[in-house]
Amino acid sequence: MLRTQTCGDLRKSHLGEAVTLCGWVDKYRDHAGIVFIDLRDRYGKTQVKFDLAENSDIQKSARGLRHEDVIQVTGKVCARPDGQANPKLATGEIEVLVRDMVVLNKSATPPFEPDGQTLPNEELRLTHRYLDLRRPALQKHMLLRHQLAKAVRDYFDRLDFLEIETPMLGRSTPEGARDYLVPSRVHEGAFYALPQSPQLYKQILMVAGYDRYYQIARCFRDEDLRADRQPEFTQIDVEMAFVERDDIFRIIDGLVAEMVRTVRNEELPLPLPRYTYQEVMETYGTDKPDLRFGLPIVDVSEIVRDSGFGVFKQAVEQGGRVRGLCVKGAAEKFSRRILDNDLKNLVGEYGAKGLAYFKVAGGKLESSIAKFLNDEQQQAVIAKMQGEDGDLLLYVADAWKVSCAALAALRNRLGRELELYDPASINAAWVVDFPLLTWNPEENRWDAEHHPFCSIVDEDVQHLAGDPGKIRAQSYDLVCNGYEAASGSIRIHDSAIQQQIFDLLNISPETAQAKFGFLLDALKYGAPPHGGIALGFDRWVMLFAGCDNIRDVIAFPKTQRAGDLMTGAPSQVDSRQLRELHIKIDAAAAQPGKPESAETVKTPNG
RNA sequence: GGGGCCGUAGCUCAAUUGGUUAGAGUACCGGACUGUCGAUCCGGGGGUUGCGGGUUCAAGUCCCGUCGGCCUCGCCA
Repeated sequence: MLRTQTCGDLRKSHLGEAVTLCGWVDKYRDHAGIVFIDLRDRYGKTQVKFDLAENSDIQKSARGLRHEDVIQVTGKVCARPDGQANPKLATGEIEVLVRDMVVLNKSATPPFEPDGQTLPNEELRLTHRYLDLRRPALQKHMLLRHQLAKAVRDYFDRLDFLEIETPMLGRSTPEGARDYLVPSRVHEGAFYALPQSPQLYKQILMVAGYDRYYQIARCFRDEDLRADRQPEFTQIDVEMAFVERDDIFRIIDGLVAEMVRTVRNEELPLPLPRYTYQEVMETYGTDKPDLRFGLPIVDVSEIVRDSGFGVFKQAVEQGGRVRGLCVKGAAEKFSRRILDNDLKNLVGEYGAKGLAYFKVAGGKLESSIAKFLNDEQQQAVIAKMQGEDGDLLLYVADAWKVSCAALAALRNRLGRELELYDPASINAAWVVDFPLLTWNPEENRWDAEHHPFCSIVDEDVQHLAGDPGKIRAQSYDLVCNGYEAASGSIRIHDSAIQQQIFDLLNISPETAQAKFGFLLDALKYGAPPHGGIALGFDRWVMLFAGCDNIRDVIAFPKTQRAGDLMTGAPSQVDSRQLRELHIKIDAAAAQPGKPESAETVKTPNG
């Protein structure tokens, strides 16, 4: 070892010991006769001192040290003089008086300093990710990620789950997300697909008798990115045989509690609450509500349908709804400009044609449109909204789906802006009874809401023939702080029922056989009832880290255009490689200017 | 595919109505200094204002295009 301790280890108890430390030069303070270096590694920082009186040669060379140089120092642990301790450092009571130093590696002037006061833009951070990852904040996230992964493995191990790896090179299946494809050299014109999830493999593992499976699995989806979505991401993938929905809930409740215990040292009250899809859509307008605060959506359609306000009236007449939020004590918190521009534009992004608002004052409604509601209607609205003087009432009058999306977005923004919750808190709950199918008007057919292997609620079998839209799926989401944090279902284990669902989805027996024949075959050979779930691991790390983008908890994330700014991936490849893969590039697509090799990436000092 | 924000020194930012030689802090280089810890003080170098067009007597500023980053709608079974 090149060191005896780390830069986070030394305390007063080490006084007088000879130690050797290695690390990066974090800060240097040169006083000519004495030089202080803050030496940093991932465990902490230690002040090391070069004194002219101690070793003049070393002291002189120490004056040449700069940010991010890597050095090894040997010396004695000394107490700092009275009043010179640094309470900001865990090692702040001591310093190391250096007798000997080796510059292990001189650093070029870094484009930014890992301990800088201001964070450079993300483009630069991603280009020099090795510097970004030296930042204590990101090191904390990587540690958190490791601790959570370990907690997950320990938990499942205790419960007799087996971690089983499934292939990365698989077969492309229809529906779902766009696949990342890998061309085959051996099979001309054929492609593997990287897994969107290990869904089919884990079901087959159930058939194979591995009744408790989990995997921390990498998944790939070639879809557009978001703050909480990366093209490659990590799922905690779980599947169990001989279980019902409640068994899954119990196991996953325990997992979430274990994670909270591990990283927060808190006991999460169990079981986690459960809400139906209908409930949360009515009350929060989304299937992934942020339950850290109230601010429920209230429907006043029946009250205002007969009012003199055309917008409300027509919305209801056309089969839509008039729904709104009662924002407590906020009557004076938003200027007319904010209401008529910012908030109206916000709901407009979700298709809402407008935003109506009232203030509650003197037990009545106040606003430019209050006159269209008579006294009785005003009282009914206030009562239904549970409004009081000083409250602000906001309404979207539109089709059901539009009012859901618009009010959900509005509710999230108000919750955040008005600080209606503790941003560090974790609030998880189950959402159950999703519809099995959604009608696809473009294709004129039913689409699976979850996936085509999802079983249905027993008593809804009656709707299979008549009213498929009413069928509830035995599927469930775990939502946390407004994110979809997990999603799963009880699967179909009967090939005949599976075929019925394929019929509904307009997947012919021939197509089904061609695409998922291996699964249908497997289901014929003694498939146990089974079900499972997958948790978005990156999102959970993000939630526990208290940050709002997934890139900050992934060591080497990709940009919104799915590029890696550090390596320059994706890149063009050698024509020989393409020939071997039997691939010809369309000349128009081969234009330069797309993501390129790392050589074109801007480097410091030219 | 659509909407929005952004791009000026290595970095973080400023630059009046379109107006003179594009500034500051920090980093970097040189010098001073034996108790600092965002060290301090003195001096210095550093600019294709992302890129390409256009308007104008004059463009960092206005217009068009393009590249890149972020947020978002669609998309993500």
